[in-house]
Amino acid sequence: MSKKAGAPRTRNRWGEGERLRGEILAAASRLLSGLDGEDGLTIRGVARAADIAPASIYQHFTDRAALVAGLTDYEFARLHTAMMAARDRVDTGDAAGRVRAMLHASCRFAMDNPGHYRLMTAGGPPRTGQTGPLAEVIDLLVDGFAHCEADGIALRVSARRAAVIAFVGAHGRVVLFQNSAKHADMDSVTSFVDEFLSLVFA
Amino acid sequence: MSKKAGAPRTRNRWGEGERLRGEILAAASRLLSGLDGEDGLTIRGVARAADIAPASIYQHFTDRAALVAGLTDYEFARLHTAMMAARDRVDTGDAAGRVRAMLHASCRFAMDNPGHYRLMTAGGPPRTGQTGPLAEVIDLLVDGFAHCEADGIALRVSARRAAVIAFVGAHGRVVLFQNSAKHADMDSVTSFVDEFLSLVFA
DNA sequence: ACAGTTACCAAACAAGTGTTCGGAGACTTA
DNA sequence: TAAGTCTCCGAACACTTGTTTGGTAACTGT
Repeated sequence: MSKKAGAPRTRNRWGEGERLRGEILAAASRLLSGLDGEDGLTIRGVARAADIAPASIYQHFTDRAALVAGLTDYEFARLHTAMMAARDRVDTGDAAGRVRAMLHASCRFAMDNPGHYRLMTAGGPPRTGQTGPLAEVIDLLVDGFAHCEADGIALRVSARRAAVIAFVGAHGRVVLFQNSAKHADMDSVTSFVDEFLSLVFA
Repeated sequence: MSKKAGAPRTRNRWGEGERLRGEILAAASRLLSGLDGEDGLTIRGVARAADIAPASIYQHFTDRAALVAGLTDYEFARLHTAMMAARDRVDTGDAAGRVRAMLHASCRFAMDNPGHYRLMTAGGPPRTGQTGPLAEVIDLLVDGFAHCEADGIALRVSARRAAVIAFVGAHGRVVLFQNSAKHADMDSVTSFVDEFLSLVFA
């Protein structure tokens, strides 16, 4: 943990420059899990967590803002893969079940990583438009609902609308009511999501 | 604006100690509207906005945390009154319209005050439980939906469930998709809310 | 062996932070 | 008039922050 003690840190070799970038993001992500929240997300804090010098970060990120932006993408990628993984664990024939699995996975992610989630939704105008990482996540749900319709499951609104409603509802629930207990409330969230889905399906 | 120039600030008189507290909160609220977001919410920044000395804040708030907590309550009170005002502008006979008005008002509040809204939802465990300012806002909607049921308007879920779903959905929409344009997108948000409500009503 | 490139870091800089302390001015009471 | 109280402020303390500069060690190609 300490920089003075510990092993003399295997320095990155020639041509491995990109490696530290990943380590920095991982360390920042780890840091965001701490109790400090996003306040602890400082250059020096990240450097401390990654066990490197603060100056080293500037070789991979021009700014603190660039670091935060990079971390946001990093977290959205994590969410994206978590949702796809959950979807792929459900049989292809069960289109509704696949959507359900994706929503549950996204809720689990939000509950397990409240700090990360706040960071993701904090992104300014340029990141939350029609394109961007959030849109990719939504598109995942749109595809899911579209498959439902293709399989003859009627929706009360369009697939895109349903995707936005479901995602927004599921995560609004998590963000607004992030109580003390984290895993204990997971059941109430999933049941909330299920009730939500029952409203969307005809 | 400046402390050096400007009028020599009418100092609070004897016995008017509580007045400055309100001025501080108002200044902090104003500050939160700026582009800095919640980062600009510093003791010194608030003092500058209120045109007082930083030290003066400590007579009304023990901590920076206490200031933030006080501001959170202040903003929730603003949201609460805005929703009630919107509701009371609709005829008592139109129960569904009154709910709709409250939701629209809350969305407008969230869109007009994204910074404030982030602060409100950032509150830790002790503030977002079964009681607290958020619960009071939700209860407002529960009452609204309950009146709908009393007036023979069927719901597809319980009044409490409907309130949480509607509030969470409306605000999730705002928080997740707070694009560049603020007022321009108000129409799309209200239509989203309306579609949302059509799902809740049987 | 030599220069060249890459990857990292120690140290410092200027700026801003929360907070405390000893007053100073305005008012009330006597 | 003099003491007492309330309300506010100037100045300082001890920190932390983002960022830059000038290196040094490891490795490459020649």
